[in-house]
Amino acid sequence: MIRARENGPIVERDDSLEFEPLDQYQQRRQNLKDIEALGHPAYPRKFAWTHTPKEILEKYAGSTVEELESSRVTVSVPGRIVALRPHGKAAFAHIAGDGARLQIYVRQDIVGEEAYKLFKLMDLGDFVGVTGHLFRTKTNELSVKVDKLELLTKSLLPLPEKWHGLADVELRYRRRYLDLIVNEKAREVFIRRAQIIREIRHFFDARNYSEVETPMMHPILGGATARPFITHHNTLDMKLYLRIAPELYLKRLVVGGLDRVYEINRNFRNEGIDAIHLQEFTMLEFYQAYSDYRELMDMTEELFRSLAEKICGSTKFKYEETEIDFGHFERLSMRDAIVKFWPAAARPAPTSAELAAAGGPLAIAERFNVYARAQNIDPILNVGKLSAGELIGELFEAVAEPHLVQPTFIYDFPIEISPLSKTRADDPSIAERFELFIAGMEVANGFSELNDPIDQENRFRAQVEKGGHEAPKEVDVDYIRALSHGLPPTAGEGIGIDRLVMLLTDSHAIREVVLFPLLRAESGEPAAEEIPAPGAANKPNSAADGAKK
RNA sequence: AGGGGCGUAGCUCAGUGGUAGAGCAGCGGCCUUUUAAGCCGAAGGUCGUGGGUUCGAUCCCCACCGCCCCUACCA
Repeated sequence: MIRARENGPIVERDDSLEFEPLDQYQQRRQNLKDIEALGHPAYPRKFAWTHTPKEILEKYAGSTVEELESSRVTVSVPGRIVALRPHGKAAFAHIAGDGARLQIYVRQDIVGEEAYKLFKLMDLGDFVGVTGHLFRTKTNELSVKVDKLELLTKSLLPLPEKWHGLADVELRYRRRYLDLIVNEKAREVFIRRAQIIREIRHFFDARNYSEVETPMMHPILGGATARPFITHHNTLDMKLYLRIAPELYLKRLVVGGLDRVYEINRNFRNEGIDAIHLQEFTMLEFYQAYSDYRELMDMTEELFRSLAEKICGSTKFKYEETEIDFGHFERLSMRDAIVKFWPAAARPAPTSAELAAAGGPLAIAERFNVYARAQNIDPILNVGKLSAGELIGELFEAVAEPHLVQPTFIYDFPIEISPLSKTRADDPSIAERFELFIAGMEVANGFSELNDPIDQENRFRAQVEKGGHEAPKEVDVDYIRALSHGLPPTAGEGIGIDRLVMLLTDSHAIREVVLFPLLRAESGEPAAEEIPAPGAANKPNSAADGAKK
């Protein structure tokens, strides 16, 4: 590639990309040329800085006008120009860096005519490095009086409108980089997301867990019920599934003697997309030998409480106008939850004993459906075809789940909907499993792992026989083999990181906490397979996105 | 997938069956303590795309594309 810029004029190519707004893009290209003509590189290599804007604002927040005058503080600070208020031969600007905005004051009589000429060729969005001393303006704003100023990177495209910012949701996701520059809230969400994941790692590392990475492309589907993405490996000529869960691999590791493992990584499910579902999502899964589901509930409570304290500064925080409190976690068995939240208008309310009795769940589901139809609520479909356990699951979702705003563990699930969990010693119809609900969302799912290989094989076979596009197509024989070698009593849990981040950042859509959520290709944008291979004469296609035709 | 909404200047938005408007950004001019700086001036548009109705469509109708919301499956 030709890199002639440093030694001479820009190499002009008539097929290079241009972007909307074209007039502003061309204007900035011209400014760039003029800057280079003045002898300033537009893309220099580094800048020796002493502070970030944020550091200055924090460190000198308390310094008074007099203090800054009597003992001069000289700083060199880099940042992106995000506001510009020129006044002829002087100008105020704000530069952004490290999440803060610092005002700078540039005067021709201080920086000199030459530098001021350069400054006037700078545009909103350019990166600059300034050296000067701190002072306070008439309005007492801590600012840098610039002695020296250099361009650190020329920006060829303008920033979004300064007052409204970037409000279009689609554009915010497609051009997340602009969203991050302009919208404080977006930046904060992702900084917090990083903190949350860091704290989770600390939490588990401190408990002697090992972080592991297991395959994301699986030859056999397993570990959850969900429709997969399917792909193909050319060299091995092999059908592969993007993983829907890491579970079966992680438990193999416990068989292998890694008694405490966790993995934070993506799962992929080829299903619906809405405010709390995406085709790829980040899951924390962890497994602990010689433990059971009750211990995990305690541990989850501890984890969530410490996260809220560290991230939000308190166990209480606001989510969608309600205060969520991680100081207390309710625990209800699934049957008790149905009893507790049974709608008053659907009397008589069932009892726990009735739910446990033969034929009970069916009778109760039918009672619910009478009520639901009268109230014009969605009834439970196909009640006749569902097992008692499935009916209990359906009843729970219909009756109780929407009410679970404060953190609530629902435990003791029907065995039929928990194919990987151990049953209770005193009741083989119930699995030692729980889910944690907060703000109506399921955020965690844990259980005492089924480690009886014969039982597990039977349950796998039953699933395969039952069929359906979400059911596994074949028994994972190697997993049964691993269990046959012996999985110690183990408890395992998955926590949806995206949803947890939603809660702790008061974000009401999962896409708000994912950096580049998938959107449909813009019309006119080349589909993936149409993009020419590198090396081919590849004048880039007319990216619809505003690029020149 | 079904129902509803939206799509107008680079951005945020008005608007009308008779060929289009504001603020901000950009351009030219004035301006050395401003902070949505100010003042003056000029420019900027295939009104999402394609059909149809009409003398005439950005507006009415149909289809398509994209985004958002709700409902159904899923964590």
